[in-house]
Order: sequence, then C-alpha cells, then structure tokens
Amino acid sequence: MPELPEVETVRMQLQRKVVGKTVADVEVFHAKSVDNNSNIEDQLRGKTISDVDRIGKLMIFSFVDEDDLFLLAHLKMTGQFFYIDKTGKTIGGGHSATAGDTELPTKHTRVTFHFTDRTSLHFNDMRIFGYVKVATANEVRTARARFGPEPISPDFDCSWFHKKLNKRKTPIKAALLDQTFIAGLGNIYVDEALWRAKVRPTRRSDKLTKKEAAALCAAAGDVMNESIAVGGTTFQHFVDTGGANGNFSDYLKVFGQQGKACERCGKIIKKIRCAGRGTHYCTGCQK
DNA sequence: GAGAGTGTTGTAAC
DNA sequence: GGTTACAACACTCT
Repeated sequence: MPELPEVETVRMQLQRKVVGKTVADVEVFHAKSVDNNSNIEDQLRGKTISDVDRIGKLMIFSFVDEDDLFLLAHLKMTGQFFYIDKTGKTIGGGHSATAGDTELPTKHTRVTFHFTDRTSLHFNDMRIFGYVKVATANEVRTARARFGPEPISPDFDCSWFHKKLNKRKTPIKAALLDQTFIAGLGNIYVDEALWRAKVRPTRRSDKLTKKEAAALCAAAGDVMNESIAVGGTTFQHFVDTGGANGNFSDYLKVFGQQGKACERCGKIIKKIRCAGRGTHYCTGCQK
C-alpha cells in the first residue's frame, strides 16, 4: 500500500528510532521475506545502524564501519515496520492501530530485529511481496541506478520531464507509474496528480502540451509533499478498512471516489482500467 | 462460498 | 527497445 510519502514517513521514523542501535539478533519467520538468505542473522549480528536512506520506495540501511554491507527494505503493497521500545510500547511505522493493540510478533510478522538495548523492530507483510535483504555496495549502486528523479526533489526539471514525455506513446498514467522514468508515484497519487493537473489518465504521453506537463510536474510534487506533511495518508485507509472515514477520504479527490460528483466541476468520477490498474478520473474537467 | 479485486514491481512475452 | 500482461501472495469485498 505504501507509496513514496508513506515510505518517506516510515524512513523518517526509523531514522529517529533505530540509528545507533546495534543488532543483537534477527528472527526470520518467513524465508522469502529475506530473499531466502539463510544467514542474515550472522551477517547483521553486532552491526550498528548508521543511517536509513531511501531511493524511490526502497529503503536502504547502512551500518557503522561497514562499506560493503547494507540492508534493503521494500514494503511493496502490504509491508509495515513496527518499532517496540523497552516498555513494549508500539511505535508504528505507519499506523499504531494495526499492531498497537496486538502482541508482536503477529501472524504477519516476517522478520524481527532485536537490538542490544532490548528494543526491537518488526517487519510485517501480509502478502509477502516485500522484503528486507542484505546487499553489497555494488548491489545498492545497481538498485539506485534503476530509479528516475523524484518529483519532490528540488532540482526536478520540468522541461526535461516534458521532453521525455514526448518520446512516449503510452498513456500518461503508465509513464507516471514507471519508476525508472520518475520515482515514487504509485497508483493512488498518479490518479490524484492527474486530477489536479486536469489531464486524463488515458491521454498519450507525447500529446501533452508543455503547459499540461508543467501542471502535472507541479501537481505530482505537491500531492506527495502534502501527503508527507500529514504522515502518509494511504496508511490510514489500509488500516482502517472501514474506508470512508478519517482524513483519508477528505484528501483524495478521485481515487476510490467513483460515482461521486467531482468537487471541482460536479461531473461524475469514473473508474476504468488503464495501464493494468484501477484508474479514477473526472469525466468533466480532466481533458 | 466462489470469484474478483487490491495501493508493487520484476520478468516474460508480444 | 518499448509496452503490456502476468505472477508472486493473502486477504477483503461482492
């Protein structure tokens, strides 16, 4: 479920909580979640976390005095981190309600990191698409190279963006979801950014005007920055399966709003399938 | 209770 | 090479 704003929120929380902690032990409940690495315990035991970085939706842990040892973490659709301090209090890597009321590890806990100060970090992942895996410096370089620039980066270049779009014949939605082109947008925020920019998801990328590209560029950055500011809204939707309450529904203008009236023009929001994904747009003001 | 749908992405196939 | 379709998996909703 997480997109860049959620991953960034989690990263900031982890940065505060686990940097400086030394790994005492690693418990693996599901081998696939560590990429079938059978000795992740031995590789990480005694290592002290020095930083938590991020590229796109991929988190990168580095360790003190280790140039060639990293831990990559990808949440994919359902991954979550939960940090437990000495008192057993849960500090959610997203939302405390999921595990806060339950003893960790839960049945969805795939990996637990125990630190020497008796705190711990749990990696939960219902669908087992996500992973935490040990990587070399070279693997980290390769991983970083796969990502395009992020719309929230201060030096994101809108004219470069427009030029690149001109070479693509896919629906604009597919282009925006391509992490090697621009990093960080997922299905929800793509729909939201397109609504803000008044561009239909199905429009061919190379048919966008310079003005539309600029609007989209700004919309993508805004939508993500605003979401980071409120701590990653989509987490709430996932946790609160009731769905329609909380600030989540207030925030989203089109995603999941099919059948409702567009807040900008009053026309009906439609849901279609585009780029293989559920796609929402306003039939009135998105051209 | 069966079947479709789900916010990701690497890979295989066209 | 550019694009699309699908698989990986477990759960919820219809």
